[in-house]
Amino acid sequence: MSTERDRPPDLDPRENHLLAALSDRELSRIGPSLEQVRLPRPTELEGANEPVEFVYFPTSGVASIVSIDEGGETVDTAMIGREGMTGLSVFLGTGQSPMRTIVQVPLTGLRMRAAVLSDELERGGTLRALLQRHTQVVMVTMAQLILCNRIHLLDQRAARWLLQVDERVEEAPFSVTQDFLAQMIGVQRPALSVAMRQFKAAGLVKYSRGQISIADRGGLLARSCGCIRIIASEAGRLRGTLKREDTGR
Amino acid sequence: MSTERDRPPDLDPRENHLLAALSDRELSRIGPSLEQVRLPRPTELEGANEPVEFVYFPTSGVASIVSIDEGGETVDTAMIGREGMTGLSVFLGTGQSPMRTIVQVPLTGLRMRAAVLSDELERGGTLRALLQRHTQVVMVTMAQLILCNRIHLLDQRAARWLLQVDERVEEAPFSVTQDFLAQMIGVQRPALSVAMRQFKAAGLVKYSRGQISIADRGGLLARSCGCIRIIASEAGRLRGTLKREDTGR
DNA sequence: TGTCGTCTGTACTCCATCGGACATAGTGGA
DNA sequence: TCCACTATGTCCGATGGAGTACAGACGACA
Repeated sequence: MSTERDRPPDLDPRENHLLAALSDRELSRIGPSLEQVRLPRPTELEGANEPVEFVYFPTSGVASIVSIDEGGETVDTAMIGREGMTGLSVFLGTGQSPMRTIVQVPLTGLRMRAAVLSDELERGGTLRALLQRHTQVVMVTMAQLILCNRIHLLDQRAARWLLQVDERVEEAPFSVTQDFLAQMIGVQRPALSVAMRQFKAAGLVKYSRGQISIADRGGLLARSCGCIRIIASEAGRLRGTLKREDTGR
Repeated sequence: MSTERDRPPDLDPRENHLLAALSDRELSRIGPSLEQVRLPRPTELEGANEPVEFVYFPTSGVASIVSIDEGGETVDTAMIGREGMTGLSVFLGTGQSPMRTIVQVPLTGLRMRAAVLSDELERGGTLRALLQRHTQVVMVTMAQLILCNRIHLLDQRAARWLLQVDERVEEAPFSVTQDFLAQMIGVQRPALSVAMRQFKAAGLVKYSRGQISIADRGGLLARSCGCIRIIASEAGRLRGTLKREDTGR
């Protein structure tokens, strides 16, 4: 909700991968429209069926697109970190969606008014191509999660989630409670607690009262489902196509 | 795989909602590139990690985007019917994805070479805006399915699936076996068989050996989860924005 | 330093679904 | 007309996870 301004605003826009892929000219054009933010969990970035006011380019931390039930149940559908941008509905021209977007792991980054993004897209620069590919990554992530939520076990999904967050945060212990995590992956907290205790006992993670850090990525990968590899490989492929096709334009 | 040409090609392109929303000029421009097809289940329209050759505009029947496990398990992630188009990765500029797209319910419609679509999109007509909105509908569908697969019960999901197919087929009994349906919604066939028998006993559906017809939409809706309403409402909203914003251009 | 609130561990019952096996019934072809 | 094949019905033990309840433990704050 509130933008904390305690610390000096000193974020490098290029820590966000989308902004980093822009040309100097494009970045300096939109630069003045970018505002630095530092947001705690669980700040709401977009409400369900409400017009998107700002799009966010994270530099560290995780935002998360959340589906909502008629009964009010929520499940995490996609993570957005420094590789991407929140507010895809703005890019898709509709400006809102029935999902919420919230801060899942305390987030730093830059934000921009939705209208400014729309204007920039009208110019048809690199950003459109970047966001097209980002849209595909998000879609692939979602598609894989549909399968994952249906047939993979709780501990596999938990391991995957931890790894995916770890890729997107700057420093070691990141801030998430088990209670919140359980909601995100759509399980009961006690069930998740058991899995986390096992991870801890196996030396894969360390945590205490909402501060988690990964101790053994390889070990977690072994316990995780293959979805993480499928998603990572697609993201990698699309990074490749961007370099080849768009840098030269 | 094979395009059946037994029956005379007499499909009206405007039975597909995307093509119907094009201006006469646009439609007549791409008309010559459209080829009529009639495909049985389970024809593969796109392979995983293979370049998309054709995009399909269904007029009746259902194509389905399917996620695949490292273990080869598959789960249905989104339906594409006469409201949409297969091959969104072409629209997103990447031309392939790690998902498969297959015919789920025997399909009639029109297809077009991926390259032709790309060219048409370069012209920047109505089609781009249409596909942007269609992309959002697919994303919302996927996001909702992530939640649905996680927390809704088998019979609710089965009811939802039947209703969503029914919206997309031309005539009453459509062709799907329980075995195939079970794979699509990611459950064991025996479990699905029980649910189907209950639906049949309650007079909600009729079926025999792969031929299913809905007898009582209201009854099925009552047994279905709310996801179907959330998705339909978003699709309806986006149809609305299209009329307002784009017809006048 | 004590207290309260939040976060985590644990135990237990119940249920949906899994995963496999087998029986039955339509259907098309020989 | 019969056979073979595919689609559907049914059963059953095993199990992951839902739900719920309660206890312990760490930190922040007074």
